Amino acid sequence: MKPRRKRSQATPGKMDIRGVAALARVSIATVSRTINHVPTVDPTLAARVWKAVQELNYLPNTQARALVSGRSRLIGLIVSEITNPFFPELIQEFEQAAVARGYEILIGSTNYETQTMEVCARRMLERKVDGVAVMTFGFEDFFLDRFAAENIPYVFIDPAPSRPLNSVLAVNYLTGISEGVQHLAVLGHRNIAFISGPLNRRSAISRKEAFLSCLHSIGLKPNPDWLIEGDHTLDGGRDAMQKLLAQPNWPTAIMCSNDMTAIGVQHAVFEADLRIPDDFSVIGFDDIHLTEYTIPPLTTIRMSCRDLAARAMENLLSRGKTIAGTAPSAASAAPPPAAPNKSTFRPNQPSATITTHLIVRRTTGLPRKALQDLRQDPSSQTQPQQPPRNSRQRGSVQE
Amino acid sequence: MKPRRKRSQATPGKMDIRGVAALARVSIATVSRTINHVPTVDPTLAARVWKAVQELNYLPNTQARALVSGRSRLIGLIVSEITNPFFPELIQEFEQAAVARGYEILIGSTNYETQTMEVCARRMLERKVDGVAVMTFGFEDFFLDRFAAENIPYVFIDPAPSRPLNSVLAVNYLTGISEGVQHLAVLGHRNIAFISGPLNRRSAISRKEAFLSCLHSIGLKPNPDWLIEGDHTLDGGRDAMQKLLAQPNWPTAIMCSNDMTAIGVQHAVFEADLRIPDDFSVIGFDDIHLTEYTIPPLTTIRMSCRDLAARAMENLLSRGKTIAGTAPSAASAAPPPAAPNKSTFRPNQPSATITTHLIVRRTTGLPRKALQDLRQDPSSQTQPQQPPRNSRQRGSVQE
DNA sequence: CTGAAAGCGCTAACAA
DNA sequence: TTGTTAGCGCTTTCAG
Repeated sequence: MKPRRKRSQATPGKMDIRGVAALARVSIATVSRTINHVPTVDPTLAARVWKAVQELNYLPNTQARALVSGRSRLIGLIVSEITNPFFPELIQEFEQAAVARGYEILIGSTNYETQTMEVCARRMLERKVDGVAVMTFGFEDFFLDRFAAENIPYVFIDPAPSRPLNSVLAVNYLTGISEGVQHLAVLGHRNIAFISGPLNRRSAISRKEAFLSCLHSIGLKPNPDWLIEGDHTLDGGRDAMQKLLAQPNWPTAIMCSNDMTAIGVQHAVFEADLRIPDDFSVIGFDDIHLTEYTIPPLTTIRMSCRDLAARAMENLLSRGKTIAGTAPSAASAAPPPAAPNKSTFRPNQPSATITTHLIVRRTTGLPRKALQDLRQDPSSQTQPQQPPRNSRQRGSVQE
Repeated sequence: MKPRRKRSQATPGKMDIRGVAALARVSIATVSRTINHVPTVDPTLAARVWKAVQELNYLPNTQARALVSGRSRLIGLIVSEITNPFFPELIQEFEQAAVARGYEILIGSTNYETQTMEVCARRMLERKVDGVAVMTFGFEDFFLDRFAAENIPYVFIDPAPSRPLNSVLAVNYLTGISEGVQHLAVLGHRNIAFISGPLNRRSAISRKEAFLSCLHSIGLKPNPDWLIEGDHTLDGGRDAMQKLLAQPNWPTAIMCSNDMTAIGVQHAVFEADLRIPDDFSVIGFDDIHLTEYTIPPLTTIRMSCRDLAARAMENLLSRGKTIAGTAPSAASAAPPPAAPNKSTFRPNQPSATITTHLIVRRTTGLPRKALQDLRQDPSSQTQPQQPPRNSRQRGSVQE
């Protein structure tokens, strides 16, 4: 039976390890060792190999490597909605961290749909990712189990770990939210609403609970009518605010479960011809870059996505098959670029905690009533225009 | 020499094609044919195979498939800055299109740096992507050539094709920009500024040139001081507007090379205590979702990223090795899910043209001067409040 | 229509 | 230290 094709027919443009070996007059094993930075290679031979690599413009075939080594050098990254600017910022960090270590990231968006989650999980499994970072809430435990079953390390965000500790990225919502609530309280707000994320899953509730507990701790009790469920989107924020505006009693401040919601709120307030922060103070969550640019710039709670990404990658890689495998630095065809950067992270890191902090910008201020009081108390003098409520004339109406 | 490990040691949880074959009492070849939907498989055997697949929860190993077939089912997607919301919207479309056809996408952001472009190109090459969509301007021709050399289909955006036609996605900027300029002209604007993208590369100039040519065609000549170079970011837009504001003469309208720039402009105007559209009309470009939510909502030029993504994928896949390869639908372990969806796109599609259109929202209006004229001409009657200019009282100044 | 077997390009035992 | 060689899991001839 004749072989399908003679091995390594010197096909131009499709250089493989054999071609390099031939040109360098060494065995393919030596080539492999060289490009993998195995230290026991004779420098003379190594030099010849690198020369051949450059000359032939050789790039190792990742598929083959993955097949034999069992490690794909692919990290899965599951987010809820890539369209929410928080995630691109996160993805950017992931990309950098991954590429720096010779990995690629595989992105999957769940769009909050169980069906899509399943597809994402399957994709990750099929591509044999070396680890998965689940950066969204409400990812069904069931799918997490599948990763566990395949022995794929995963990390996910959870305020109340129900899982192996080393796979949890704990986010300390409380700090930031409590700073936010106190900030509002100090300004004089007593009527604070909260627009949550999608509440259909267990963990999406945590920011809301953090809010409730902060409220309680400063002696305020929540008005159930002011606890609105949003969905972390612009539209959701706008709709939620419209619901609030439709009620007979209005809060004076609104905390939002994320920045997109807050931007939606700003829009709704603008459409209603009301003003921020005069009529309502609003606070977001995430501190996406855009918040510096909203009108007015949004007061929000910062959660460092750089930290999040770094911690997640660190955690994943430190638990991977790396220990038994090759050096973390890929061959890539970069000659001897300083020493391979191994072991820069700790062995079996437990859960990391990401903290959150309030960033005050310009959507928070004194509540209207306080402003009026300020004006009325000092002894009731004539109030020239009694302006505040609804009195503002907009320049030119353009509809 | 003893083999490293007996083949298929019935390792639980790590099911391979052999396991399926054993359970189904057929050869691995039959399993392969079945899951690849080769039509000549005996239905009885096929049924047994699918049953085994389900029972074992078998997922074909993508790496192995890729290695032997030479096709990775990976599509590269190169963008400039994932942090610009236009791209996530684009990526979302790509992800859907890719996954639907059994592909994954590999994302690379160049951040406009040549160095990073090189890394991106290398990553794509190493992972042996089946095609690359270059959705950013200024990607060096040099790297494009490498793809060509490796016989990897690529598409990129270019208004003036300097490359094989079938790899160009032509975007018709002129339509949208001309609609924008005319819209402004009709409103009475004669002094129109343009904030471009980064001009350091050939093709980034095209939107600007489109603008210039539109200006010319309605008999206006550009003021060089009002042609500012931005960089397609929020910060860049703000800075550019500040430069404009520092000049002795102000334009009455500003067109921006993308939406982020326009949002930066809105911010700068806000900071300067001026108003849009009263003091300046502004028009963006891209029509990202966010533009509906800016304050006020941004008039912009829509370029359908859904179209862009669809066209790019279509183009890439139709040119790929698919023709000689297997059916486009992956095995994935989906039994007989209706007929495999083959040949839904045309064979060797030439360049596609994406059109652009003006979306009028609320950042464009009459220029100040026109407003004043309106008021003064009709016969100078008492003007009760002379409201427009700066007259609007802002609720409370919050600095 | 089915099964046996030859590799895809590479890594990792093992032998030398 | 270096070379030889056996597969990684799969697709695809080719012979039955």
